[in-house]
Amino acid sequence: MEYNFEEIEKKWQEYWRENKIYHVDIDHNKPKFYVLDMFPYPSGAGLHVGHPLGYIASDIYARYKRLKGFNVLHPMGYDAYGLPAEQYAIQTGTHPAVTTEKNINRYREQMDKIGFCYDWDREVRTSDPHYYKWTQWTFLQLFNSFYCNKCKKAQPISQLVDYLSKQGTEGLDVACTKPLSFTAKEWNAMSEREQQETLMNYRLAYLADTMVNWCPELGTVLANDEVQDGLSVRGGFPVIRKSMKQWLLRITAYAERLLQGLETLDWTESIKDVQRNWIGKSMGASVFFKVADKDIDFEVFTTRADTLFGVTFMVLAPEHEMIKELTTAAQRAAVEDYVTWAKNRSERERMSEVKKVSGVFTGSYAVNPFNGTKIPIWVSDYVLMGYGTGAIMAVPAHDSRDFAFARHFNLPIIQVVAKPGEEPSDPATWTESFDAKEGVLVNSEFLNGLTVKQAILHMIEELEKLGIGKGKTNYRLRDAIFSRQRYWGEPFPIYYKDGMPYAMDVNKLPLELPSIDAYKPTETGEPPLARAKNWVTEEGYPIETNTMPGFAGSSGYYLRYMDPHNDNEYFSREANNYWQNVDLYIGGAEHATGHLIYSRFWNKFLFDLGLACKDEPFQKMVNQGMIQGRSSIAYRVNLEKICEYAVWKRLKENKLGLTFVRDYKEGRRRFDFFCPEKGLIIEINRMGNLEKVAEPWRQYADEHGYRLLLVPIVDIINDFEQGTDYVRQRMRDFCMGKDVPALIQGEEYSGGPVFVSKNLPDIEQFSDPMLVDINIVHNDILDIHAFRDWRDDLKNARFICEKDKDGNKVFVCDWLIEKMSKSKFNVQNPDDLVAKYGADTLRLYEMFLGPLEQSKPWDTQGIEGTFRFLKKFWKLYSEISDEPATKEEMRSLHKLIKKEEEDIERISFNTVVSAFMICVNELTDMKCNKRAILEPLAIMISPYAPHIAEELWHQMGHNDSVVNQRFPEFDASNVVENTFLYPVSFNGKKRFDLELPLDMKQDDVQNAVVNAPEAKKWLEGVSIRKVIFIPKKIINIVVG
RNA sequence: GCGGAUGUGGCGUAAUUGGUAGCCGCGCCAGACUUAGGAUCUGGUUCCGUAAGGAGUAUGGGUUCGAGUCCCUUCAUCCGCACCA
Repeated sequence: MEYNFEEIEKKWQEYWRENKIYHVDIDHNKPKFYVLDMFPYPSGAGLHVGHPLGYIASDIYARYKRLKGFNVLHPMGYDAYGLPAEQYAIQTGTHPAVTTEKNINRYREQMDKIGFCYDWDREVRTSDPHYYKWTQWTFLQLFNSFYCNKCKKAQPISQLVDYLSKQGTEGLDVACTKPLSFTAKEWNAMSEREQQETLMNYRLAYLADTMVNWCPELGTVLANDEVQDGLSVRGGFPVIRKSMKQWLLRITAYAERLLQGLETLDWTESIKDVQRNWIGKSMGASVFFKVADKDIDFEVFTTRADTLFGVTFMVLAPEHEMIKELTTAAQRAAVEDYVTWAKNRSERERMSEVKKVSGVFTGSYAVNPFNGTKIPIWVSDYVLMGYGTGAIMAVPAHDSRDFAFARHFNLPIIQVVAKPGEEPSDPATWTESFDAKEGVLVNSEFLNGLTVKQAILHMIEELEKLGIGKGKTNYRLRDAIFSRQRYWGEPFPIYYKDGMPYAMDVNKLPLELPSIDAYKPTETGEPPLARAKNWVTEEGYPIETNTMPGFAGSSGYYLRYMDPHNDNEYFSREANNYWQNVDLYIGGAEHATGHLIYSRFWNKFLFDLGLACKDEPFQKMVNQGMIQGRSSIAYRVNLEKICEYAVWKRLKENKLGLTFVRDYKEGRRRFDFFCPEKGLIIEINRMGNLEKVAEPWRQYADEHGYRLLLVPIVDIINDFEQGTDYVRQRMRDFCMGKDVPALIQGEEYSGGPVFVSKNLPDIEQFSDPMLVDINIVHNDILDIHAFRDWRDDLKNARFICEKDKDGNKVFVCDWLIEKMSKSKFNVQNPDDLVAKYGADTLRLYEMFLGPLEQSKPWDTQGIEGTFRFLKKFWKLYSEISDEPATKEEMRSLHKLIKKEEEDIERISFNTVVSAFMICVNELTDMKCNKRAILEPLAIMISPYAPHIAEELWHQMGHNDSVVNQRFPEFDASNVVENTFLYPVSFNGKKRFDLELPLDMKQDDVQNAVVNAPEAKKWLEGVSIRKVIFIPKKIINIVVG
């Protein structure tokens, strides 16, 4: 019987669906295992072969764990809110829900064909009111919470209100936007509005004026991770900085926990590093400097308190609020000019001009608290308002940016750290700063002689003693902007009373997204929701018109999967206690600073509320690599270039007995080819052009006594294609002085574009690469007919072919590894491959390609190999025998059991596929058809190729699903051997193999080796110095 | 600039703790069967050499009986971050 994958796959996909084979429920008799794929956004383009890579890996893992006796939660759903559907809505008026639904159906169809074991009963969509009810609910909890730094967790805001009314801010240690100070009396005297405003300083979801990334083209603000190089990640539109009232999440309150939590996670170091970097913890000191002759001071943050004696100037960010106060009358105009200029620069300009030094002196001086030195205070945009205090103490000797600034404005430089064991030198001679993290302090009074580390600690002590500074930790992480001026997102359950936001009642949730007439901002620039009719509460208060960002819905989705249909709570305690958190999370590394940080934050908050039982959502994570495309390239001939080149090749080799010069210039004229000796001009061009110039050129030639030959490119091309010699003959005659007409009128070249095969010599000189659809290229050979049909302009394409080994004319394409994308015509669609080879082949091949985490190109040919393997595998099962298996057969099987177990556990799927191939090759060679081998083998391959496994399982007489079987037990006794084929090396170089019993003693081994006939040659004339014998590994004889 | 990762045949890769470098597959070569092959099967395939043999895991060095693997150097490619004080 043939391996009919089409029929088999359809049959079993239906069987699994009808029998709900992949449905899971809480089962306290089994250990749980939670395998999750990163939430996909269903884009209109559908899946290409890169997308299912991670899904196949997680599917294999889930199926394997199930065979191992785990109760496996393996759900899938959709991150259904997103910009593309909304952009499309703006352009076409189609409701984004319609577009999204369509895309989801397409995704689902594609996924179903691959045979995943998702429990689709648990599907969630972020745009479903039953789902976003809980997104809104969580937002309200955030709104009604603050973060207590002492107990290191979120607490209800009512607790804070209580505290403030009793003690004011006295002794308060909570996360806030800026430290406030008031008494209980003052608090109690505040109006409700004032109190609400004050609470915004503490809420975990709060409304504030902030500098945001405003994207005018998209009409919305973007989060930091949605902006790259000053452009929006989606769409690539310019982004500017703008101050707006926005909702924010106080993720910074969790900075330390987000950082510490990384230590407990089984993630790659590189992702952890990206997150550490993003959180950007730095420990240093805040120091207050007095301003000379004024009764004010200002605060700087530094990680290098030890270098305080090396401070020669101060720098404030252009946005710093004390600039006005500090600017002297004489400097006012200059400072104002500079600040205006700096503020108006776009993010992009700033980023591209990082190296340019600019700044202005305020006219004021700070005072060094230890030696009274007056230090000039400058303003420069190399200091950022958003980090630390927006002011720095500059130590040019030991900071490269300060150094550049000091050199540019001729400010003094004082060395305060010397390299260990070296004397200080004159900084005037330096070409760069010495950014010393290690060294010994000099020129620093009481710090002299201390190491950098000691000096930092000592200085902080001194600062604290004087009450002008203290040790401080700073984070780079910013609060997450949570408002989007968009339609397609979760509405905020917030209404406004007296312009102050209030939380809606929880039992009003979900607050459903209203329908509107158009999806763009209003004429007055308000968000699209402002178009909604009656967008007010029952009491008539206006409802918030912003919507939530993409990461709102995707931050807690893994929890909802545990109990997806619960309308009374986010998820039940029972479900959460059973499923806990994700054991294996598979997805791309590109979410490192977005989703993966937001959802950790979201989870920690829910943990604080007592909802989530685990502090971290994703225990182990694997980031799959990208599948790159392999683009095909046809070289398109530049007609004039190639014809000139072809002629030049003949001329320069002097084959016509004359010396020609290429591109010869005479006065204002330029000849393609010129022979000064005989005054011959050869010009090559299109017929039309030649006709135009023929007359004046003829005159010119006559005047100078030259002879002229005008060669139309059409003639040369005809020679190429038809293998004729017309042009060559004409040139020869011309050179030999025969009477050749300068121009023979003829047809203009009217053929289509000309392409030239890859391996023809020198094609880089006269052709330009053009990307070709990979579907019309097989094994780098272009299908010429399909190519001509591909596009209208190629209908008349001509080809200069090369010959293959059999002498057939073929057109060979070049190739290039790059991103898989529609525009590069290199997209492999999984549907096509499933149709051609079946899902099992696709699954195996995607895994076989290489390590999951590595990026690798998609080789369109390679899939044949796994297809052949499955056919070979299928053949093993043609007649099943109940005879007992032989020792060799058992060995082969158990080798595979061990390999598969070990390799799946370490996420090495490619090597397992390879092990399957080895085993099947061995069994085929042994002509094995034993049930005792083939039954366990079918179970073992089922995670990888579930359809063929299920079919063969049933063919062997079973009525239950292969999915519900147990993975075979490895029995080491099947693989023990009593002899070993030792590689015998002399001086570390392997010379021959020798089979020896495993229990042989070293002396006997040595004897056996020395007496082996092959050894003789290597022992002649030398003596044995040493024998290295490692049982079951190697024998190495050291001779000399 | 800082941080991370990766460099092995024509290509994707393998070599779990230092122990036979190149498993498995693609491609290629030869053969078989075929009216035919982008079908199937068999054999071969790191490079140089007829062979014996030699060289060989980006580069140069080191440790070791033995290094793709450990240490140092340099180079290349990719990714992330970037006036972060």
